Amino acid sequence: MAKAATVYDVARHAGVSIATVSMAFRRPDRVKESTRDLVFASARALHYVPSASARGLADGRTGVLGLFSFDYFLPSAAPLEPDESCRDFPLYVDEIQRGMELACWQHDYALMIGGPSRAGGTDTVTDIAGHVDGLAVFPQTLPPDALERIAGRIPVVAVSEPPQDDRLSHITVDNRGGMRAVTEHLIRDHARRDLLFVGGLNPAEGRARFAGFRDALRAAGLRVPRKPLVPQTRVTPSGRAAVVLPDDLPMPEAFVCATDDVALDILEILAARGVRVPAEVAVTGFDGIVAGRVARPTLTTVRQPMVEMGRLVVEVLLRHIADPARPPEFCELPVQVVVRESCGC
Amino acid sequence: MAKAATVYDVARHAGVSIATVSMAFRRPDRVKESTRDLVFASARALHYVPSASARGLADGRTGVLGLFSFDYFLPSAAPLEPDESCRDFPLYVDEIQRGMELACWQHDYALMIGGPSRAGGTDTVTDIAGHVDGLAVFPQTLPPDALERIAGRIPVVAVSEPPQDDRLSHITVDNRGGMRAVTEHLIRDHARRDLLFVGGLNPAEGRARFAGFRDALRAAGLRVPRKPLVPQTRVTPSGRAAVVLPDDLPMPEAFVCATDDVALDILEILAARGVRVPAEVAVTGFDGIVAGRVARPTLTTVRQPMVEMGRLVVEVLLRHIADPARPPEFCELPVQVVVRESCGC
DNA sequence: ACCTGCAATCTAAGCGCTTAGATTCAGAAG
DNA sequence: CTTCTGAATCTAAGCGCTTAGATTGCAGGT
Repeated sequence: MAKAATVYDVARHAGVSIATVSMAFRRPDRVKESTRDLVFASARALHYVPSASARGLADGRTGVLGLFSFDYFLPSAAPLEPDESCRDFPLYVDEIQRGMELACWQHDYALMIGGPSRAGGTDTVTDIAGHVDGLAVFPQTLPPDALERIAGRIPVVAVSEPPQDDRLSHITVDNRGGMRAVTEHLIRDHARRDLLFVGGLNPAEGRARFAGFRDALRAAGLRVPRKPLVPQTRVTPSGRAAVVLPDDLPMPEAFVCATDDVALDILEILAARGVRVPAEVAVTGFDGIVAGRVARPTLTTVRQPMVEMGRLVVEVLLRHIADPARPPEFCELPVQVVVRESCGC
Repeated sequence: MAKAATVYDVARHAGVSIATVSMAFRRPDRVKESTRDLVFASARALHYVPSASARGLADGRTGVLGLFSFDYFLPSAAPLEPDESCRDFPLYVDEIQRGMELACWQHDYALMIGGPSRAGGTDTVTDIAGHVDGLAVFPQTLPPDALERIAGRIPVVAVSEPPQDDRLSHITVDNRGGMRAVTEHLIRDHARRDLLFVGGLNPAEGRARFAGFRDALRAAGLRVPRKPLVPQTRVTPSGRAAVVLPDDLPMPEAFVCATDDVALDILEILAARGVRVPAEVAVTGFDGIVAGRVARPTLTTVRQPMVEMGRLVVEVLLRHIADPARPPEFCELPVQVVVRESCGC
């Protein structure tokens, strides 16, 4: 690998100044055609690849958007591989990421993704932030002051519920309405009355979903619980935190779960205990991750428009890059109940 | 968004030189503890986020690896969303990407992904190449001279079969052996004798798989076809190219497909024609993509260790970054037959 | 009191680009 | 002829870091 060619090399080879080389690439219209061809030919001959670092430094933008993804696995996790169940791979974040990819390409941006370094080295978020023109984050996992700091330099949008921190833009979905809708489906179309909500109230998504659950019960004139069942967790061999259910838990008519992840864990537990779903008990989730389509029975859930969310994240970022003075935005997208097998349909 | 703070600002605020600021971050051990704390405090106070461009320029590395992903969709494609079948999202590339992500994080690198710009603007690969210390590509989609050029500046590994272009490292799988194995399963365990191989010979993967198919037939003493059935394609509304089968195609006992994608298309066609799988005809794929687990019947296939491949890609890149003189590597990973419903099991 | 050695810090020279503004030059206008 | 104009190109000043090598100051040795 010979020393990489620079503008200087190309300029010398083409017999022009470095300014002309740069111009030939960035504003081809400002350079006479014959000169331009000459420059391109030299560039090709020298295997010239412009340094994005130099460019970024010189003109203050990088043409890259960032996504700080979180890590669902414990550092010690086994090298996951043959995962028939899709519990490990295309997760919520991955689908959002997909949306961001599509939108980035459309706008001629690249996407940079980082996650908490396993090596435990330096401050990864800041590192990424230094590389990009705008950053998307899933905030639960980040010290708020880091976000604060970064938001002072580039636009940041958080994919999460309520904007406690108002310097950031937020993208979220109608958690409350969605949960109310599935719950009503269970009550109305499957005549379930003894419903158990499973899942924590944290992060804020959980609280909103529980509220939706209660809305539905209240509207149906059923007894409205004060609290959800917040399950214990254990760590699976693949490093995921999986829900466990008390052995003596009285069976409800339906488990209404705060997330698909919880629902799928419960499906597994029930299968292990020989409880038939949906015959004996219904189960519903929230999110619409791929694993819900692979599970048996397939999981009835509330689908977030994840690709769309990713796309929106990018658009919001680009707007703020174009006009840094723009106030933070807050978007709530609609969700959709997806009826599959686990509810009894 | 106030003007972003730089080393100079931090240095002034802390009453030290910029060298000390830089040192405090990069080689904390070389700076007295009290000074370091002072610097960190100032950095925090000023919302300092170091510019990765400046850093990259100064020390010639960026701490980022790149993946040039291809775009499976036509530019005009509808904004894909509610995709119950997983035919659009977690694709082959996405799983490899996942492996790269994990490995990158483990090594304190970030991952940058780019794809052909929809805007049709500048040369995206080169753009990405300029940003990263090493690049992974799926070559079919790239002009070889672009690769050549980039490989002259940074290490490049191609996720693909045979190294015609020996300046690049290659990662691939045992395409021939894997295809032979499923084919033998069909012959041995399901007594199928009239097998039809569907899929093109291009890229090289296809050729190797067809060869494996023929190996199996030959070994079983069956008639060995000279050519595969190379199907026509049509474009789905979501922008994918889908296989079509001639109306008058005589039904074989099994469709042995070069890829899961082809197999899933065929599954769909057969369902539409009322042909029962696997009762009337068996179908197998190759790759092990998620959609194969979601399809009904579930698809018997040959699984590539995609996450592992992604991981390996990263490791090869890092080796070449550490020692640019290292000759290109060529790795072939084993595959695994995954028996599901579509073969008759 | 002076020198040595070492740790802590600083000075200054890039890294490879972009771009404002200066320069050059050919042709048009006077 | 001279002057003016605008296109094409060039000169040079950064952009915000890293780092080799110079400088400083202080503890210890003589």
